[in-house]
Amino acid sequence: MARWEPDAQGRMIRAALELFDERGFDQTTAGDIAEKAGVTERTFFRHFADKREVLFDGAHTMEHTVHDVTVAAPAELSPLDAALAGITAAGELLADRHEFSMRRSRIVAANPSLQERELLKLAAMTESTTKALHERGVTEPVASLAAHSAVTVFHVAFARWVAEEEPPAFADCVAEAAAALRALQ
Amino acid sequence: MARWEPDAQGRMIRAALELFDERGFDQTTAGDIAEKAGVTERTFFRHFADKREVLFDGAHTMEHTVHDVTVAAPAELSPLDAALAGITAAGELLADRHEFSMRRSRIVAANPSLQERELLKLAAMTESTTKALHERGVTEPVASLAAHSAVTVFHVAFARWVAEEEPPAFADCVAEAAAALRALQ
DNA sequence: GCTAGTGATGACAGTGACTGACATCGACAC
DNA sequence: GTGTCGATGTCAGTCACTGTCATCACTAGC
Repeated sequence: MARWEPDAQGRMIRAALELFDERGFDQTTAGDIAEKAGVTERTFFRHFADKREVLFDGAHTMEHTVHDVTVAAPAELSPLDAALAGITAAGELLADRHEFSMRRSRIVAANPSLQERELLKLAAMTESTTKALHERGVTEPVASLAAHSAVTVFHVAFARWVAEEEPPAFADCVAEAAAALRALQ
Repeated sequence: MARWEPDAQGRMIRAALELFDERGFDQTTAGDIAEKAGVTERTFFRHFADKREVLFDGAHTMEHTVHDVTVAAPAELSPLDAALAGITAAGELLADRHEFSMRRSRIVAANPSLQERELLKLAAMTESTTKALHERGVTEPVASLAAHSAVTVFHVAFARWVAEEEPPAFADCVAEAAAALRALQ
């Protein structure tokens, strides 16, 4: 699979994280990352569609998880509860990467173009949640609204989870945000 | 104010819309737009921070409107209702530009990087709504959740409004989406 | 052990988005 | 008329990203 050294992709991700942390995203070129990872710039762009994407490696897995867990949630759950089950499961994929998530969040928070990409990933989660709800037989506009609401809860819960030095259980952050959402009138 | 021909910015916006419509966003260079508008590429980038921004000219005004109307909403309104008043007012800024909004939406829908930018503008609306709710004395996490929910309603309502050849009243689209949101359990 | 096939990588040239620096123009104040 | 100022033009440069083709390491089949 790999050519000389194994795990080129992992090396590039780690190199990028360090460089972005040190100098910032804009002050780091794709060539810098590649060099630090021991590959060429061209190889970097074979692994990542663009420079930002190197920070969003797990997004695809999370989308799948959200979808599958939402579809498989107990039939008696409301659309919103099914979707919340999905986003909770997705969040727990990060459980053992709290340190990494904090660093990553700090980098993203410092750069608008990275925030943009993060929003796109959240939108993709919304999409896949909506699709899952459709598969549960939920119709529009309830499916979209429940999906948006669940991802909103994810967004708020994640921000809380990542802000604490000692990570609380992700599910607790979700429960808290979800309760506040339901209390809205 | 303007140099030779007046309204350089307006000319660039119109030129961009036409070119994006004809050939697509990726097949149009900043130089193409500038040339069609009778200016240089450098001037284009003095007016717009990047190529995408030419499609998001009114966003700043909408942010301000959301904020101001939310702050000024009757004190007895719930956080969510105050926020909904804000996003309704923002949506009505588009009332007389339905044709333009439809074209623009079609262009955005065809290009992921434009969708990304649109999400950033929606996030900015969420921010300014949250800020407005804070000024109303609403605390976290209710402020964020109400703001997110209101912008979700905006998102869904706008999609509906822009999809119809004969534009319904924007406020009606909002009311419909808001009712569905509240019905969620 | 040799060889052909395959997938990842390197090398290199090219396009286009964006930026900085400086010259220039046009309107307006005086 | 002259000076000031903001908007524009000009030009060179960096960097993100892409297409193309050669090359390398590993594997399967012999």
